[in-house]
Amino acid sequence: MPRKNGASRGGDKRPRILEAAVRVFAKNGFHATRVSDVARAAGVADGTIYLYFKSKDELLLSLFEDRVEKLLSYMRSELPKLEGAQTKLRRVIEVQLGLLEGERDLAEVLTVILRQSTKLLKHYAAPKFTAYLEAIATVVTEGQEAGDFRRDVSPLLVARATWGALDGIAMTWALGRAERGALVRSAGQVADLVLRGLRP
Amino acid sequence: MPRKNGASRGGDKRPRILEAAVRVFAKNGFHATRVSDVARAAGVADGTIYLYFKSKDELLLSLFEDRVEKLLSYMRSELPKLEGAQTKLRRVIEVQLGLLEGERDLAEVLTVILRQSTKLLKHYAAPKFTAYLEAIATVVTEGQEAGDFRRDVSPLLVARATWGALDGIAMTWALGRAERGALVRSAGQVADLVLRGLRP
Amino acid sequence: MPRKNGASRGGDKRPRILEAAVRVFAKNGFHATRVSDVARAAGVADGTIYLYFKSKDELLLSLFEDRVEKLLSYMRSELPKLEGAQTKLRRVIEVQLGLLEGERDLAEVLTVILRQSTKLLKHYAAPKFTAYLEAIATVVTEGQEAGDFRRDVSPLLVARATWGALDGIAMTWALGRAERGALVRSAGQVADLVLRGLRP
Amino acid sequence: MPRKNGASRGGDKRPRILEAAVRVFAKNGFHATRVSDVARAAGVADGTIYLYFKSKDELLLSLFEDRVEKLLSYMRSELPKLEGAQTKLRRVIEVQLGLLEGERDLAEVLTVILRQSTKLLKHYAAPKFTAYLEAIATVVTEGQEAGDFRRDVSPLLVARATWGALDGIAMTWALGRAERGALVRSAGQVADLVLRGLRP
DNA sequence: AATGAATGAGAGTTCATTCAT
DNA sequence: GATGAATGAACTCTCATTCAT
Repeated sequence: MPRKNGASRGGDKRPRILEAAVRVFAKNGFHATRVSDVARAAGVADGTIYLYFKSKDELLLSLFEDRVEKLLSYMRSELPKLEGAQTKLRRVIEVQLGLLEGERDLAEVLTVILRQSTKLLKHYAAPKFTAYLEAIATVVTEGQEAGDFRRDVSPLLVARATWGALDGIAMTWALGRAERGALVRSAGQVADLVLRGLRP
Repeated sequence: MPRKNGASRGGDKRPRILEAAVRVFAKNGFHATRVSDVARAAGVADGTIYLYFKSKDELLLSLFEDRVEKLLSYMRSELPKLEGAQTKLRRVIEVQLGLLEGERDLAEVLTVILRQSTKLLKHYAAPKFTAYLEAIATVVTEGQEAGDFRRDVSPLLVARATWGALDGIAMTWALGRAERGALVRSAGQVADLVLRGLRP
Repeated sequence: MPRKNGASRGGDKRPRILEAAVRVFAKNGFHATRVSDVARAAGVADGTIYLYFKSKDELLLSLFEDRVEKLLSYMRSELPKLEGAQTKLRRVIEVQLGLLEGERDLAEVLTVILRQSTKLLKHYAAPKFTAYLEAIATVVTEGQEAGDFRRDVSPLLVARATWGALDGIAMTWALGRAERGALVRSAGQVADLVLRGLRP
Repeated sequence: MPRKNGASRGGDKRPRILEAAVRVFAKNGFHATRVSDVARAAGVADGTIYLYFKSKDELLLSLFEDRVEKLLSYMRSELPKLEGAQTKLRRVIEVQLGLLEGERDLAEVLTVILRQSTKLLKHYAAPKFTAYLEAIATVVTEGQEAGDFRRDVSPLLVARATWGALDGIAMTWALGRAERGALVRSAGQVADLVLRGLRP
């Protein structure tokens, strides 16, 4: 007998739920989204969500952690292969924006929706976020020591400002027209601004 | 019959409610805050809130509009008096961060809490926010036309990145230690970075 | 303007909820009764229940505590005025069954429904119940010391057996026909049996 | 393929499920126990429970019926062999308490847990329970006719009181320290009390 | 104007039961 | 027979809002 929902098959339920969650969270926001909305969008029963995620909060957290983990692992494995702080910082900017290119919903979830759960933001997201900022700050410090960057700015402040700039760009892109390719084109300009700003 | 709360007097209820709202929204987030929490913090009855604000959403919106209005009016009245795009942009940065200095709770409300009401963010805040970005972009365009800034960057992108950087700094400050004076000190460094980045 | 529900008036809500709870708990059992059933029976909104009781469990607990408190306070204040252990024990039996006479629903709640919340039974009811058993045992001990009762039985065992007999009679009465006056008539016979059983 | 659970073998699943059910019902109560808890305790899959029992309710009912059936069949086959109503009644008391001696969990299930399912108690357990009461009442009637017992008490009331006394003793034993041998020792004292109480 | 008791719609989560394997 | 992933109905409790006083 065929299943009611033709799309249903083997063990693909977890990713399907995550993809559905990105869509509906972006559309309605976190609090306005009911678990049953996610379930319907994913083509599973309400209870099935709870076989894969402990709570609605954890569902949102998973979305965030997946991506930041991806960014962090890239920075850990690929960045060291590059030569020069300038090249590295430029690549960080390209990667952060490139990750969201074509994924407007995800961009909205990460820039806006994530902040809708205070508890989540303060207690769970903070550590990963701090790690990311410190990774950027380390690149800045490297550049300062190599004489590539000015030394009269705090590396951590540069990291916070840079992340903020990228986040702001992604947010306005996601909430606005979200033109295809715009994010990647922006990356080049932002990198220019930041690297010039850091020029000794 | 005497009032229970001695602090209560004449028509000071509206500002008292707003101040209380900033405090409790910053502490607990928008959704985790009950209207009765705000009422208790303000020393008024639940129903009194509704004599001054149509809904909980409008209460948050009022907080936001008050401040952005202040920023915008400053930019409209004071900025034209200054000479040169560089001076103007530096002042914008100082004012945006200076407004939050010493008001950690307000900073948190504007950078984090405001995004917790999707409806508010999308329908009400967006226009005011766009006006603010455009005011910054106008300064950038001025500078480009005067030959003070490079011309190969989009003024609106610069505005988005600058606002994002300031927002990111304010947010990490508010969620972190929020050291006294740190925000104002940051303003100088950020202005340096941005102005150098824009140097032709 | 008249209220929707004519029965609604001043501050009579708490007792009305309690009375409704006895009725519906007795009819359907504790777990099969929804809070909204109690609310409808009491003529109040669901939320109103929670203005007077912390939870559904506490509602049941209140029912129990009210009555046991009544029994215990009777035993503390009235029993000492009586002469002789036999008179006292007979009175205890009459009071316990008399309390339920004409209150079939309450009898069912106390003998059956109360045991449906394990947590309640083990954590809250147990201390009060123990106090009650000990009050009975004390009367037995008195009788033994005065030579009115045999000394070769444990007073606590007598208390447990006596309480069990009364509880069993109340339960079968409540679950059965619950004839009017039957409970009070039974009291005399049970008292005879117990007092004869204790005769030296 | 080898089974995960080494204990699993031939067709022993039904008794294993019943034993597990007694344990977990006694520990957590009927409603707080999930079918999956029983399954895990029994070392079988959730679905397996349903191969042997129609529902969770039936599982509890089976526990009860097994034991009462045992009592009833004893009374039908063994009691007639004894001489005299006094001997018979004493034996009934010894058997009812003896059945539970060393089985604290079972005692708790029969005295407390069984009453947690109203439907079960009222619709299914009642007939068997009535049969048991009547069996006791019959012994009392016999004794009255033989002149061994007083005639001025209702046999059914005596049955209800006796059963209640035994149930109360078992319950307080199960919920309390449940000392080894205490139940059997109590049986003698209760029998003494009851038989003296019935003395003409 | 101010109060705060009352409302009741609404949502996250649990868990008995099923059935394809 | 045995499994356990999947289901989805059901229920407690919360809280923004109202309105009689």
